[in-house]
Amino acid sequence: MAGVSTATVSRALRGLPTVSAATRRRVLAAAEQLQYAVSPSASRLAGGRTGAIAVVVPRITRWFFGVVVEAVEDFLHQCGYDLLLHNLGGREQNRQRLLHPANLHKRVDGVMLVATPLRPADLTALTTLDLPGVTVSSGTGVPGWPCVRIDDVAAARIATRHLLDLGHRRIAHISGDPDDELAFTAHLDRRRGYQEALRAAGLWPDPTLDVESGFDIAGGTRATEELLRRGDPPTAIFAACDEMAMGALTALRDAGLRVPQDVSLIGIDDHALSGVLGLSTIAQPAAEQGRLAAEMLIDPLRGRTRASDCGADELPVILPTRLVVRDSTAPPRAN
Amino acid sequence: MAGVSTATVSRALRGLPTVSAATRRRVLAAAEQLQYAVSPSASRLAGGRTGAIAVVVPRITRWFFGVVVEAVEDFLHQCGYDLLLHNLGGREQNRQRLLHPANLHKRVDGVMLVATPLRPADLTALTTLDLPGVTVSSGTGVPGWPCVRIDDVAAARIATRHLLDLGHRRIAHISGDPDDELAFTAHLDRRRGYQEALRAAGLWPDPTLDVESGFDIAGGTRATEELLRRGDPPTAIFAACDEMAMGALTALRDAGLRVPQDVSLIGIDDHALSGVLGLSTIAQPAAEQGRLAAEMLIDPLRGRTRASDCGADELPVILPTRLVVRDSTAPPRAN
DNA sequence: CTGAAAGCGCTTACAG
DNA sequence: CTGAAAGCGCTTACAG
Repeated sequence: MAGVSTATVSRALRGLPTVSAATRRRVLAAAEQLQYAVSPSASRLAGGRTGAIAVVVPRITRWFFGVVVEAVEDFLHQCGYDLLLHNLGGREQNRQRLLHPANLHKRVDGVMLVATPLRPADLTALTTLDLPGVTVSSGTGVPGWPCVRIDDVAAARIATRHLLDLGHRRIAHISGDPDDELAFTAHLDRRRGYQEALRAAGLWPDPTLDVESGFDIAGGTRATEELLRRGDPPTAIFAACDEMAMGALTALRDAGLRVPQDVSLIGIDDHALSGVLGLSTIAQPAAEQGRLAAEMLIDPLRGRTRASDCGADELPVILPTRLVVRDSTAPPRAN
Repeated sequence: MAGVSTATVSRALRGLPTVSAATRRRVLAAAEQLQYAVSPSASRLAGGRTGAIAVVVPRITRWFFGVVVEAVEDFLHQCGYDLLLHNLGGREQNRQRLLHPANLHKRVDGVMLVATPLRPADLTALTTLDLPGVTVSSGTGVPGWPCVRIDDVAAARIATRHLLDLGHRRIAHISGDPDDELAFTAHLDRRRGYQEALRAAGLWPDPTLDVESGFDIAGGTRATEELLRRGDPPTAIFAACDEMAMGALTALRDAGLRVPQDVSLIGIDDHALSGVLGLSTIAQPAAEQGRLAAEMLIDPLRGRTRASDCGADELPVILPTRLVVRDSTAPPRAN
């Protein structure tokens, strides 16, 4: 030791204000010299906080989730929190395991659920756990948890409207996420926006132009192949996300259809590669959603009252999207 | 309680063999009924193991690292380990913080370093920490840690050879990673392979055809723009990774050059979107590298002796790569 | 501003 | 196969 009790060492190392400057200096010096590092398990046990946050994503390899996690990781580590990553990987079993109270209880100080579908049973489990949390891009909110997201219905409406404005009338939609056995809300909302835009233009959504598949590249390819198999191809396709649009690109090329001359194509995201591919899209701020959600989760934990605590803030925070027109959308060919 | 001591509960819950079946049944039933979950901090403190692994990647948003992390996460959770994610994000400061003994000591049972550059000082720090670890895709190994990787020199040689075989002679190379202030070995090895292939064909590597930039999409664009600015464009480009190749695609298109008619292009990775883009590449098994590394890290922790412990296994495990020819490479135009 | 004491909730030898 | 006891290494009221 450097002449003080362990209690004082503990206080000095954590920077509590109730330590004299001289003492703190001595403690820090001794710690430095002894290469002393506190045992996280011990301080967690004694202190009651774990200093860790669980972050749950469907698939870390998809653009949106990678960007969200990157932003969250950065903020969390800046605040001194560890990030426990959970990748659902499309397995219902993983979701179960993770959401089981034993895996969250006393293990983390908070939870971030990104686009994670929740059943009523999961909701009550989470609620009785009484753990702080936040959801991102999630339809079913958790009572008492803030939520950050975009307006998926509006984004889809704008994408579809863009195609309508160009003069398209036969507009297909590809979407769906069999990765989740449960309803994944983003794609349901996006379909709704698509249908609303069509109806607003006096069109009737045609079920044969609406194909479900995986919410990723391969899914986009499969959905588009199915679409083309149905005959009488659409003049435009609205894909529920950019990765599906990219998959569509392959299928269209293989079918000998050119984009945008034969078929226009638009997605949602503004994926890092959408520019390279010249893909028109609705850009959504992924990093900002992650960062903001992390902040809303952490701030209260650090004792900072968020303004929202003063009132009812069951309202989700909606971040803006933006139409980005590139080379994949054009007026339909005059027949 | 269900009639037994806490010691027995502990043993029953962990499935130790020294508990009678009847007792175990009673304990499990009681735990179930009480919604009892052990406190991880307490068992860590008492037991000395944390049940967590730190995984360090340069950028989770890049294809390779996302796929590696996904595979690692899956394996780790199957083994009951938590995964603490560290994303360096190109900040030297993050590397420092993470590698500081205090942030690893007693916090995790093991470390996986993916493509993380290490200075001599870092090496000694890690060695004195005496923590089990494994490196993936890393040039500078850590003494005593296994390493999983591909042969970057060979991969680059094969890519370059493919271009040479097609008849190209003016073959450029784009590479580099300013994200890392330290030498990031993969790109150095890949340059070496490129140069070796040229020399083996009797060609002299031309420095004006070798441009460094970021190891990502934007870097590929910048490097290619710089290349074209130098005049007398090459007939082929070997990009150090697919993401750089994708960036190159944009620059070439903007310059009015067609791929492969005017310029052939090949990368390394077999990125999820390389197929969509018709990009020729050298495929590397990313998930397998992650999974295998996780296994090599975890198996000894669970008391399983790996065969390699019996001998000196300072040799890295090299996984195979494979040339994938798509539409971005073709013979040069006859002038 | 600092110290003594209790306690966080487990696991681990040690007996039996 | 099971229990009593000690201890893991901190933090937290409680005094002073």
